[in-house]
Amino acid sequence: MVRPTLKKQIPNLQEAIKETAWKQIAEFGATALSLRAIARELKITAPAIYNYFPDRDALVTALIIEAYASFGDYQLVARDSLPREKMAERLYAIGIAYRQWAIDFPQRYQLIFGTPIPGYQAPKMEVMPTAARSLSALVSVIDDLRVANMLQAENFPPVQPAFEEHFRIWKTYAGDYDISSLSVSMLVWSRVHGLVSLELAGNIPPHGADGAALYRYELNLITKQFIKENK
Amino acid sequence: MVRPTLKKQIPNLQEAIKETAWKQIAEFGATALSLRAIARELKITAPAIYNYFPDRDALVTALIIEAYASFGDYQLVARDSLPREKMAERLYAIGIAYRQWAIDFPQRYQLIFGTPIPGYQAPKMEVMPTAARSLSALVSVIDDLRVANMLQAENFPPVQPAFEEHFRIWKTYAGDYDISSLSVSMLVWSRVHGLVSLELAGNIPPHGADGAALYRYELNLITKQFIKENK
DNA sequence: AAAGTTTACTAAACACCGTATATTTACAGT
DNA sequence: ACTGTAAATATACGGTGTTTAGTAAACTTT
Repeated sequence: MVRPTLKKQIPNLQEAIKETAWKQIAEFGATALSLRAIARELKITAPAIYNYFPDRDALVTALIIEAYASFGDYQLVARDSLPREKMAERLYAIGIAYRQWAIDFPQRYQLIFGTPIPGYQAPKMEVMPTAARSLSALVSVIDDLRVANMLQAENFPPVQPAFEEHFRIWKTYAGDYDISSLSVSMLVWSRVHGLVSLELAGNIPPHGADGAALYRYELNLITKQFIKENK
Repeated sequence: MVRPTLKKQIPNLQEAIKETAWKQIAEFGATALSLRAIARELKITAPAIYNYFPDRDALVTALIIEAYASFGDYQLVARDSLPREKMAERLYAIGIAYRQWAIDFPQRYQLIFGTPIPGYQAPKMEVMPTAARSLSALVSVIDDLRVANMLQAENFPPVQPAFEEHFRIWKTYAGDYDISSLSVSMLVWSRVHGLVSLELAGNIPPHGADGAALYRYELNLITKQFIKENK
């Protein structure tokens, strides 16, 4: 058999490949991703995948983009579960959603922020739109705080001219907010990312607290540090 | 040729294997680590490595332990460059050293905190002593602050009973300090780790600031949040 | 000094991997 | 019916970690 008849072909094989990839990533981890294993499960040969993805890296990129989208959705849903004027509560809810997604899909979090695929380097320009959008919930709430004069953000280091172009593109997708909002978002992001990634790697429990409680504590510290009373 | 005469043998082949591994990690990245490549460079065959390491993972573990040791040393040197009573300055210096090591050896930082080796899972109990020691500089200074009644650490979540054993072992190597010192250290660690790992992954510049400046800003925020005046 | 044992390696093979090339066949358009 | 293209297979190449068997050098014991 060389080419199966249409009836025997898998409809939308491109999607099927991605789905199988996710299934295997969830089961065996992102490091075990293998085109041949995907092909085996779909009962096709490995080179057939090359009709849909030019190489393994292209498949990984597609997966990363999907993951970012789901990640961003989680946070947007959390944000929109509260009215716009409850900014501190929204920030907290986004933070909880951030960790929840990471815990629900640890392999996807690893895929995005770790380097589990040997030799893979994410093509920045391709991934950036969805990556930037995945932080848009956070940035939008921080900017609402700024507009309400409740954002504590003094003396932030300025943008480097060399990165202005990069920065401009990023704003296109994350939202065109004030620089101070973006800077604060960056720090808030780094804090939740730090705690979540240590927890996922198994580094939290030995040091004394359960992950969820310590995380909530950190969220409150973040709130205390970056939100001030409107006066 | 089957067994080379003593004169032709590489003296301390175990060390030579690790050195070659580091060289290749520095050059091609941790994901590209390959027993066969190491063997090629040393002009031996790949299975010969199995005389010194039971499998690839054992070699990786040995490398991780070496990396942790070097990482810890950097921070201890930074701490000890200042007198013990200058606690805030010591904390700042350790923070700078933390990032500096990561920037000097990005591949090693990835090796420790990322998951660059397919299928590799660090054996916690084996790695913990050196891993714990790599944070001992930080913990000791935080505890000095606590003793001086300058540590802001209210209402931290308690240790979970399930992890008390784990925790006890960890204390053996990181230092037997008060639980509040360890909790604060944990949070400080997660913050610097968050920022450093985002920067290494190339996620800082697009968002507006240069890494070093943003990092110093965050160190100051950490100081502000966890150090209070002795009164 | 001879004999036996252990050590440190090589050679060959296995089962994977991503990927390139050539080939075949099903289908669509003319 | 003929032709061209699309979608798959078959095959092959060079890479990986690892296992097994074999061998010679070096050491230990007698």
